[in-house]
Amino acid sequence: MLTQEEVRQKLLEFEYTLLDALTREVDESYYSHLRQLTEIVRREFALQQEQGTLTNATLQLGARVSDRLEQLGHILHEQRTQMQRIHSNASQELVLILRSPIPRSRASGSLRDRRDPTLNAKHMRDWFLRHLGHPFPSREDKEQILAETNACIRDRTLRLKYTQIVLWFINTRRRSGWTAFLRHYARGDKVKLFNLAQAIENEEGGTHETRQWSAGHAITLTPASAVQANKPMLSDPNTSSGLSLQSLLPNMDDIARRAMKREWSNIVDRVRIGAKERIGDWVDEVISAPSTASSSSQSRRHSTRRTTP
DNA sequence: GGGTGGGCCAGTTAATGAGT
DNA sequence: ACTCATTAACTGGCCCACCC
Repeated sequence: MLTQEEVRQKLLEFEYTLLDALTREVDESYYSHLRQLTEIVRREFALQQEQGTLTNATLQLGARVSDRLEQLGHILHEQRTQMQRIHSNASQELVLILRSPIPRSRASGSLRDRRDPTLNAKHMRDWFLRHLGHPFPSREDKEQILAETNACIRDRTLRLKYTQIVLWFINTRRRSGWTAFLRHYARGDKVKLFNLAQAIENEEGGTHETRQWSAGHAITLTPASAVQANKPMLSDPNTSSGLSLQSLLPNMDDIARRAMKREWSNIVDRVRIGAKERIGDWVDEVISAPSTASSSSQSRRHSTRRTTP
């Protein structure tokens, strides 16, 4: 009996196959072949569904995979592309995916095995920069990023897993200085940080392309759900567009505001080029305690952990 | 109210590559 | 050969939502 996570993993695997097919010139025989594979998936899925173990999220994922196939069908019927020889072993692969147990002993592999040299962070970086005011992708966002990233990776063995996306965002928030910025300038208040990001975006002007980042979209949550979900109730896009740093931080002088914008710009650079955790730490160390030498890891070790508000 | 699972975090480990 | 910076991934803890 597969676990919920394994079912999701297998569905995502099949989605990659479909996404891969969508990027190619696919003939109708291959499409019918994929339909057969879909039937296999559907049977497996129904089996799980009978057990009543599938969550809504998994059911939605199943529906999305089904949509992908529909999409593929539309393209084929519209284009009527010429027959193309596809030497795919997708059938065997899918049966393998569906039947073979997922390796559990991650600890048994060396770190060399765990590290993926071809880790393609382009889509993750792009998403992060486009939602810099609140870089917390939902499960669906992460799966979307995962699908887009893996669609670019031909070798199935090198494809990313969901947990790698989760870890990348956690590490990047911390290493880019985003978390430190949140603590320092917004006192841990994610709503305030989002508003600050929007204010900076307003003052910077330009487009996402020229600015290379965006505060992101305003997510409207009800106060209750916002509190329950531990997510900020972000401001209305119509009202937040008029926010200014002056109004948000009336007690901050121009020099401090410029320093803050510089730090924000540094975060953008670190995400864009690659987070450099220790560079930020060095700067902090030089600024805060130029006479005392302490390792960055020590400073992290002694930094305050998340505390109950 | 207690148990459970998911998401996030800080702290940490360890492989790797670049520099000396 | 050694040191050091980088970074993927692990560990343990906290918080919250959900279920019974």
